[in-house]
Amino acid sequence: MSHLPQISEAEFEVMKVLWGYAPINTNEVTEKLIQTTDWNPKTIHTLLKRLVQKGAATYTKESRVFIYTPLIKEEDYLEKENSHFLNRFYHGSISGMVTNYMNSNHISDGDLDELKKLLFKEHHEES
Amino acid sequence: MSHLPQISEAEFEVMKVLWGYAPINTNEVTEKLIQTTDWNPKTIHTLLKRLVQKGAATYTKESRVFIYTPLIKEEDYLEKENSHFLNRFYHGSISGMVTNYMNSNHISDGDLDELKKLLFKEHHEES
DNA sequence: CTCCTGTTCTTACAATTGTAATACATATAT
DNA sequence: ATATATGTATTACAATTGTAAGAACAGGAG
Repeated sequence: MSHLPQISEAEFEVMKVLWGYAPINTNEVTEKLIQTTDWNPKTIHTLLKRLVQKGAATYTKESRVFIYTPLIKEEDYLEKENSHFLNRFYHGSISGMVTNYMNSNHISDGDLDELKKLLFKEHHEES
Repeated sequence: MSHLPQISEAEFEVMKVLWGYAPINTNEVTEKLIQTTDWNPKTIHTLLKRLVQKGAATYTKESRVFIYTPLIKEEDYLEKENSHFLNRFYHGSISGMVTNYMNSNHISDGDLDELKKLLFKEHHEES
């Protein structure tokens, strides 16, 4: 928990597959990723290896095949990235971010409804 | 507008100073930044130069001194970073991000109020 | 006119990242 | 036993980034 490893953008795509499907072997990871990226399988292998080096994932050997499992939790990592993003761009303020988003982007009705539901729920829980 | 340059994390700190105080000369930029960072002035000079190379800023010469001005708009850049962040971590969904934030982080009362105000305003404008 | 000092310009260098290619090892088929 | 195929390990290499040091140049002091 204390210090999550630094995961690059490409590596994070690999982590998403691990989070979604672990335990999962090299070939399965590769299959998943070539559907959504244009990466060479060799590239994916490199990324897997780097994730293991960084302590973000581990594997067990099933005879000659490696089976991967993530070592860090998706929600922990997302929390870290959230904080980092908000600190960098909005002094850590989520409302600052949403304000900016609503001003500059066209927020969809779906998102708007979703947000309202969230806030109402929170409101009721708090009162 | 079409393709904003890629700005690194350190470079972005420099851009914030330019956005806040331009036109501003090298020494003034340096002064601002050494208050908030532990960067060597030489480092700041390098960052300024890289920002000019990337087309994110420009300068005029006032005799021997350079006076910098940003070439890209802060809101454009923030919009780009917002999209990038939301796409990477939340399939582009702002409500997904806020949901996650509210679940994993302790959202402050201030932020909560702020968000509610935002949504009510939007709601009224839309109806 | 010359030297000093402050500015800018050039160069440096390691870590990380994207993106693989090539080499090596081993299980399986023959 | 050996060749083949298929996995893994090693190596590569340029771009970007963080982080400066050192060289060069120009304006003001004397």
